[in-house]
Amino acid sequence: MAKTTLKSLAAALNMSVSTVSKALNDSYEISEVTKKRVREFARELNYQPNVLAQSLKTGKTQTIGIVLPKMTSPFESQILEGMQHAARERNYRVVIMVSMENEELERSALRAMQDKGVDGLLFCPIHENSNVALATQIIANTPMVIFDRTDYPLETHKVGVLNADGTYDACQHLFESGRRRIAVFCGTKQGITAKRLAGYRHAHEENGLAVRSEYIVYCDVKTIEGLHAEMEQHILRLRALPEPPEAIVGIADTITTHLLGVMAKLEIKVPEEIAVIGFANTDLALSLNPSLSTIRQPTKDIGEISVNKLIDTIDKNHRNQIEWEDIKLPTSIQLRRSTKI
Amino acid sequence: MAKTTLKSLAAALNMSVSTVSKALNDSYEISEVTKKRVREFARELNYQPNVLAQSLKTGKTQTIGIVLPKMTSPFESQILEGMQHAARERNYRVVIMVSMENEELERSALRAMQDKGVDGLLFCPIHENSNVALATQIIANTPMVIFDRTDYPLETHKVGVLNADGTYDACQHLFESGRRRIAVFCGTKQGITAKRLAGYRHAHEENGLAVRSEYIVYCDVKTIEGLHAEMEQHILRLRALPEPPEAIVGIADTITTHLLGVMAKLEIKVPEEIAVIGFANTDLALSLNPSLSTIRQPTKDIGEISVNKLIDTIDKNHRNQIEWEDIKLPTSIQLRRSTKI
DNA sequence: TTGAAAGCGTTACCAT
DNA sequence: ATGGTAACGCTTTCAA
Repeated sequence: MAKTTLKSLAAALNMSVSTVSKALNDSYEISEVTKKRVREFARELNYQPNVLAQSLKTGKTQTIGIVLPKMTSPFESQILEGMQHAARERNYRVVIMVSMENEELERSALRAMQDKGVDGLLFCPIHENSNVALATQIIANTPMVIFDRTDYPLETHKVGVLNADGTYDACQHLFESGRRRIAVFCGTKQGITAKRLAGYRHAHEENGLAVRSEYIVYCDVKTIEGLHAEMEQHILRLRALPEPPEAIVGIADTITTHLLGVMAKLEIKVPEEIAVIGFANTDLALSLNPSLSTIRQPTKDIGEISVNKLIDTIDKNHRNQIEWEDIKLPTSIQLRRSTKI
Repeated sequence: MAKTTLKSLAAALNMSVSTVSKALNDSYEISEVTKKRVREFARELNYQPNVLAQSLKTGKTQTIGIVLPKMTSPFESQILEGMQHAARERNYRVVIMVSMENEELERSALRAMQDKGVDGLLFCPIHENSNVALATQIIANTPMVIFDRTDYPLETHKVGVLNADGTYDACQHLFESGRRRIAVFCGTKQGITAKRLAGYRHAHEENGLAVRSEYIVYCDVKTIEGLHAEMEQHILRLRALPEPPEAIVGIADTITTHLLGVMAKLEIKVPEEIAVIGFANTDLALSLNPSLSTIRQPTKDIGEISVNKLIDTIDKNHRNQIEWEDIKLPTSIQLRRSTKI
């Protein structure tokens, strides 16, 4: 059987296409009886409006595009689930594209989204300077919300977390547990890293402690093997210092979780010899050995709020001047064995 | 400035719309000079074809829908990355919807995909009986490939792994390491679970060992807390047996990885007291303590092959009788500390 | 080699 | 209250 369209419905019902269309859209111009007849017949034939045609006509696609650097860690999965949930709730669907932390791929993803005619874009840039020109061009026509990596030079809604607070709280906890010498392991030098480091500094200041530059470590997160090797070296170096650190703060999920593995390999006792805490949203925190103290980000909220802010902007038609919000959600700290006294 | 369309291009170039369209599509009917002129002008104005209109016309969307139960573990992320990569390669984009292991949500996701007019569907059903009728109806018009949970009553391409072999290899390794009493921890009773158990049985048979029903354990994976509690109980029960197991095989990612945490909590030494191995694609295998021996699935291949089989089917227009393949990729075993002798 | 026109399935304006 | 018609942006016959 052929596909059920407005046309075929109209023919079968012996009405005009426009009447059927209006009836299905519950227009005030159509009588209740007609509406009922049409609706019943339509569902009988299992009529499904062609969304493509609708979109072509209305210029709306009911689709939100998501462009993000990766989706390999629970952090991203959780955000994406939050987004899908919220989008579904408001009758939008989502299209996801991963930039793989690659500026070229990011550009092509943004372009694709643009071409495809999404109604709005949720964008987590790979860093604060990547594809700014393109994004600026896109936002002229398409609402965008920046999430997670919010230090991006675009005037629009942004949804992230209080990064500095996360690290501050972690350090504060370590200080309270009597540890004073805290190293910090960072990934790529990005805006977010800087923010989190600021919290580290702030906590030190408040406690009248100097920040030692030799305690601030940068690692390349490209491959797991490389990361392990680098972290191992750094740890050995730190341990050889006259005043070795008593704790390490991990500044990103991958770093924090893998830190434990390296410590295990080096047979350094956590938390007895060195305590470990850091940003991490992994479900495995409880299952690691020792169980991992973490700074947890409200991923689900990040996702949901991003979506809602975006759809709000879309609905406001993107013209009326909007007060752009730079939303910073609080992180929470989960204490487990890896920082026990 | 208004949007650049074929029409506006044509007007500016003083040609007809069809000429411009053909030129851009590199039609043999158009002279090289014209083509060149059109192409150059188009890129100058940054012309982007309206994919919606194209799709409406051609009935193709260049979009693949993916419906899967969850995307919280690395296993799924890796598959999805493989799919995106392969799709991109063949000029398709992907739309992802998560069924959250919920039959109702799965139905609505499938419906949404159907309405949205995807060219094909990659489907990982939540279990072997879920939404079979709907899927059967959809596949009448839309090519589908079943991945991962391939024990699904639909005649089409399927891409999964040699589940039995994975467990078989793991048991074999344990036997070779001198361990004879092996427990197995399963999640939901599904087709896949059964397959993997078959490998467990097979290995026992081959080694002339009886399978003890008290060694086969089922856990509910709904929540992490619940899982931990259940696993803890089972482990305590097993340890109290006159002949407690010397090893445990985990039959799914979540189970295997969290097993380590429970063992740690119970202060059972792995691998000295009990060895642990199981299906798991986590990147953290190396970072767990002890590092985890795993049965790894070729997730990237699953993703890529699924996409390619699907697009092949789409291209063949779905009519010409196709030999459906039931592809089973081999798993690989990674030995680490958790099964050391 | 080029162009006119129909049509994909909708919606929305304007008549009736 | 209902229907005719144009239009969204494109592809594709068919004619010139």
